Formats: sequence, structure tokens, C-alpha cells
Amino acid sequence: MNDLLERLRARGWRMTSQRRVVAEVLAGDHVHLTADEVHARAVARLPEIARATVYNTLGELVALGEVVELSTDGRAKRYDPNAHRPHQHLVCSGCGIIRDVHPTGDPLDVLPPAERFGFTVSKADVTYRGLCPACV
Amino acid sequence: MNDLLERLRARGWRMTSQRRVVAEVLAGDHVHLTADEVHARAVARLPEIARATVYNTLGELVALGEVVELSTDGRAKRYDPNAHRPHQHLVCSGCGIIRDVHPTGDPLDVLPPAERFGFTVSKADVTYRGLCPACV
DNA sequence: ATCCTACGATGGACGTAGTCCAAGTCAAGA
DNA sequence: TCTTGACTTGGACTACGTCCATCGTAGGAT
Repeated sequence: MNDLLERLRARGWRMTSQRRVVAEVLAGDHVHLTADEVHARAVARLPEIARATVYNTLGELVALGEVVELSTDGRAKRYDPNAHRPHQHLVCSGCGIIRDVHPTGDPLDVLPPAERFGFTVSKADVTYRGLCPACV
Repeated sequence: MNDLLERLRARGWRMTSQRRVVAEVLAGDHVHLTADEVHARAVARLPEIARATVYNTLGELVALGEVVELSTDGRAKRYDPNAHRPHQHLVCSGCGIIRDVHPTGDPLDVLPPAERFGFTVSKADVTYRGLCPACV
């Protein structure tokens, strides 16, 4: 988490209290928060922080590759701070909880050239869906 | 496409001109339209059709499993009428065009039991991302 | 330690996607 | 042909996100 702040500073970020708080919220318990949830937690530490600032900061973190943006349902985007270890997501169709999972092999390998239609394919996002133990 | 109307009738659907038009739009050229695009095309055939009706009908088609809902970006959901042949999607990060693709094997097979955390996993949605030939 | 200034924060208006609901309409069975 | 409840309508409303003019401040320069 502090190394995140280090990396940001190294990239020329002006270190404001708002950005620090957003980074801390994300680095806290590793869950997949929506922008408004991040804002709510940030407000607890820095009451004046604006919603637009949270959106801006999240967008910058995504652009820098420090955070991954997920849209697993059609609802609000969620932000995944675990950007440096490749992984996929397992989503409960009942309650919406998201877990990071690690399938074996590279999902790109199973897409044959004939199925690529001339695209330069660079990544594969996999969303496994099912019911969690609490929602059976 | 007519068989779609048959199946809907068999399920007890009251066959209205609105529903017929929405089904026809989806069954037309097989692209992945947003709800508002479906509405625009429906209006061309039936000028009075309301946006809410298109949303309702699309929702019902999804619930019946006749159409698949996609949210590949954080934008509007897209509707895929090709629901009866399992497939995945290849999305161009440049222009957003979507192609149906068929990877080899079942993507569920590569998620080991230890990575399922007690979930009853029922499906895997894979989104391959890259650049299409026109966007290189 | 103080000053400067460009980068960042603010908050309120705005935009887009989608949902809700009360009232009216009509498909299809009697 | 009549009846009825399922379906449609359109406008208000909500959720999520973006934009922008103005203000504030981090951090380099002095």
C-alpha cells in the first residue's frame, strides 16, 4: 500500500490528501468496491472529499494500471486493487459477491487463430458465475 | 426467427405487434445491439412503440433464455440473439465491435475445485479483448 | 521561509442508461 | 361480440457517471 503511494509519486503524481485517502481505501480490505463505496469510505477519513475527485482518482489509477475496472453486472463499475497478479473473477448470481480466482493455463491459448478474425488479441477476461455457499 | 415467435407463443406469450417487431429486429442482421438501437430500429417499423416496451420485451427474452445480455464495457448493455449456440465474445478495444467466437474446450474445466470456494459454478463468460484489423 | 503557478479539488449542472407506475389499450378465450 | 387481464404508453424518476468554471494547494524556485 505504501509502495503504491511510492509508485505514484515516482510517476510524478502530486500527492494530495484526497489521493492518499483513495489509495488507502483501496489498499485496505481487498474487496471490490464501487466508486460510490470508495467515496463513502473516503468521506469517513476526509469529510470534504468530492465525488468527482474519487471518480478522477480511480480513473487515473486505472489508466496507470494500478487498479482494474470491472463491470461484471450492468450496475456500477467495481475497482480491483489487485492489479499486479493476473487473475479472473467468480461472481455470485445471488448476492453479487466477487472472489478473485486463478484458473490453470492462459485463457488466450484456447482461442484458435481461425477464431481471431485478424484481431490482435491481447487479453481475456473470464467471469465465472454461480451461487456462493450462502446463496445456494 | 419465425421459430422464435413460435416458441414465444408456445410459452403463453400474448403476441402483440410490439413484441413481434422487437423479435424481428433481433433476428434480423445478427449484430449486438443496445436497447436504444433496438428501439430505433423498431420505431422504423412501428412508429408508436415506446422505449419502455422495448426494455420490457428485451428483459422477458433474456429471462426466457432466448437472448443473452452482455455488458462488455461499462456502457449500455447489448443483446445477443444467438443464445442457443454457446459462444464467447471478442471485443475491439478501439471501435467496440463485437464478434462471436468459439474457443476450444469448456472454460469451466480450467477452474480447479480449490479455486471455487464452495460456489456452485454454472457458467463462464469470456471476453477476449484486442484490436480489430481496422483499428490496429 | 515565502512566493508562484500549474496541477488538482470542488460541487453543481448535465448526460445517459434504465426503471417505475397509473392509465389506457387490445389479444384471445368464452 | 364481450370481457378481462396482460400488455403498452409516456413521462417522471433513479443510478451512475461526466463536465466545467472556479478555487485551493503541493512542491519547485527564490
